[in-house]
Amino acid sequence: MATVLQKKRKKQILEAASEIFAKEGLFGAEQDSIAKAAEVGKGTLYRYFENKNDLYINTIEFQAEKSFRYIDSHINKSENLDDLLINFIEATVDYFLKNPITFDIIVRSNNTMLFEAVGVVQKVRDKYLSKYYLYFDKAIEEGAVKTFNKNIILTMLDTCIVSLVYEHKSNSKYSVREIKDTLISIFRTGIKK
Amino acid sequence: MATVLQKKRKKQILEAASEIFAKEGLFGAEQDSIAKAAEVGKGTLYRYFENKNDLYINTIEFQAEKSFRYIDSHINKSENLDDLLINFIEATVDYFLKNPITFDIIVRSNNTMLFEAVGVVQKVRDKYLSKYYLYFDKAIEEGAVKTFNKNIILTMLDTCIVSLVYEHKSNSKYSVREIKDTLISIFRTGIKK
Amino acid sequence: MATVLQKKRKKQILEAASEIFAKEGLFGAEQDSIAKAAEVGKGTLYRYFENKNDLYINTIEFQAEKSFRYIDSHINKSENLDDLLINFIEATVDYFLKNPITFDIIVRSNNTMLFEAVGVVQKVRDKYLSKYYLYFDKAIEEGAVKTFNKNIILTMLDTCIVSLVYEHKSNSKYSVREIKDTLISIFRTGIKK
Amino acid sequence: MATVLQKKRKKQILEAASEIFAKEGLFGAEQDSIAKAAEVGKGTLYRYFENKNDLYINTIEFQAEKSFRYIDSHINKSENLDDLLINFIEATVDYFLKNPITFDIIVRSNNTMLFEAVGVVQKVRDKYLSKYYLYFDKAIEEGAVKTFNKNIILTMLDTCIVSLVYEHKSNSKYSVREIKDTLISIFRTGIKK
DNA sequence: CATGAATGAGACTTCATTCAT
DNA sequence: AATGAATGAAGTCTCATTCAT
Repeated sequence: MATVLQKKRKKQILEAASEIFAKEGLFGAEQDSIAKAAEVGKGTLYRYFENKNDLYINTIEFQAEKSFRYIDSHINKSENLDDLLINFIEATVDYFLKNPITFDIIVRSNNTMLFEAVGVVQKVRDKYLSKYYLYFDKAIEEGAVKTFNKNIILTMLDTCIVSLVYEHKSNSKYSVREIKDTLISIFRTGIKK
Repeated sequence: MATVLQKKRKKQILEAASEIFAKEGLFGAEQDSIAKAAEVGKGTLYRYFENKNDLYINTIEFQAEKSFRYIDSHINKSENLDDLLINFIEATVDYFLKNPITFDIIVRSNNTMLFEAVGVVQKVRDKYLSKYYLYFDKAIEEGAVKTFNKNIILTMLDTCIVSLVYEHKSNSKYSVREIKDTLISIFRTGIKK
Repeated sequence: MATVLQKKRKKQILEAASEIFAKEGLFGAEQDSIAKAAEVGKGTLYRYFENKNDLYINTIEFQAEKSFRYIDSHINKSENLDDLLINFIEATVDYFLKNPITFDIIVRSNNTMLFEAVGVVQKVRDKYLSKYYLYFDKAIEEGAVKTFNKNIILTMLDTCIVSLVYEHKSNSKYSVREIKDTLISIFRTGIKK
Repeated sequence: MATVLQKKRKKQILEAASEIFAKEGLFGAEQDSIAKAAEVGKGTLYRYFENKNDLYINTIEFQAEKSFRYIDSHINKSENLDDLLINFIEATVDYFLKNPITFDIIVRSNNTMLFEAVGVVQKVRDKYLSKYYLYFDKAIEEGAVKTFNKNIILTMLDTCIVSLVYEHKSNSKYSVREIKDTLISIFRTGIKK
């Protein structure tokens, strides 16, 4: 029970919702506008999603899916942790810059105190990227890197990418190249020369 | 135009607003609840702050002031960049853990996408911490560290601290010590051994 | 965009609003009460009318339409200015007495000092009665009456009718017959015998 | 118990209230603005007048007193009804034009559904002008004019003057001379040549 | 007696959700 | 199944009045 038409309509709604939520945030977005943008009746929104929150969560998931699918396809040739780090930073920054809507949705997803909103991104990330977590374990085993909790490193990496891209977009004080290079350099060898 | 009594009452309101905003966020918080919590009439809120947004911005500023004043007092004995980095991380993490309300306000301010909200924290940070920015310049001059844009580093540092404290609080997967050590280690020498 | 049902509901609202505005005036009337009286949700008011002011203006227009339609149908057999004058006074006074709500709305509209409110009655009056203005011109041409600015005369007539009906209603010092006769007599030949 | 200072202050308030009520009406005027304009504290308003309504009524009375005092002094030389009529129209129109605040207060006094507001003007009028009502009786006795209810004529006269001055002020379609002449002519001999 | 800060009822309006068509 | 008109709870803000200083 999910005809082709229904799937199409669901995507239609998520696409429209992405745009509105990205621009207005969870609270600013109106169901009215989303329905209009999706070219469906307001009631239809409620047939596909329980309520506004549910639509919001699904929108985040929808965008996260798209971005991690892209990132996955760009890092899967990485040969070691070093390589992976560089490819991940490059791919993520690039994707965010090419897909401002995805980016805004991700940035805003932290805003709301909806715990599900935070969780859903992590869930999708794990779905697509957990296979790469092994690179870490291997590098630690091999003694190439310090013995870190890899989740901490990943959180740091994520958060740094997002906030630097945000700063780059709001006030173009730093170039994309500068951001990427700094990220790579810090995470590899820190500030020390 | 700001008698002692008025100052006291303003603080009273900001204290109450902090708690409510921290718990509910800008949109979830109701002026009614804030008034009740502050033990003043709803109209009084509007005598002291133009509207809800204005109260929100002032609440953020109020909390930022408190936190940077603390941090300043704990890092001002730092002798060099290395020292400063360690002291800053220690002081900031400690303050956030001891002051969950401040922390929640700051976290939310980062994500509200309210331009004033972001700006106000930066303004206060600069007010208290800009004197330390020299440590960076000196260390670069002396060749002790790589030639980085210090603003990028600071943004990374800030954002990492906030998100790790956040993770620590939501699911106690990492100890405080672990967080601090990882932060210090990564920023000093990266993941490489 | 105005189905039969919608037209009906709009009339329903205007009918209820007339009653409330007549009794309470623009400022005294509450949207809540109007909604309740119209047996619609408060939100529905805002679907049909932009805001309270807009509803007020439309209520005045609605009542003006009704009254001038009636008056028009009672004066259209008039053969000359004299006849018209008598018929107009008779019809207008009668209508106001039979429709106290219309009357109160019109009285208030004159005094609201809301420019739109005054304008709307004049607009409707012109729509229904402008064809009779010719009677004036003809009578002047024929030398039957003095050379007056007919707008001044009409303003005087209007205003006298309204205030005499008002006085009649607040303190029944004068009978309806007395009012009508005096109006007719004064406007035809003045106080002089 | 009404010292000179208190009388002065009361007048001060009424003067300021006149201006504000004339501009904003009963509902638009704020006690705050009136207090500021009167250069007294808001609380003082309540020492001199029970509440806003009471202040409003007193303001109307204050202005009515001034205007009828003026009119009285300009019509008291009238030798007969004809003379009185002309002098009254001339004086009233002139006073209204020279005192826009009084005029606006009087116009607005009908707006509110405060019955006291209407009554107070009539009370003051009677106080100053009732002595002239005899002119009417005499003229009727002498057979110079028709047998009318003089109150009806006075109401008509009042209301016509006010609305024509209003029209003159809002859109200068008719000159003052034209208004006065038409009023005099209609009330004396009607529209008939 | 004067002040103006504080109060809080109550006004308008919005918008997520429901439901008749 | 889809629509969008209707709903009404809930939100922000205003302002007449009170009252401590």
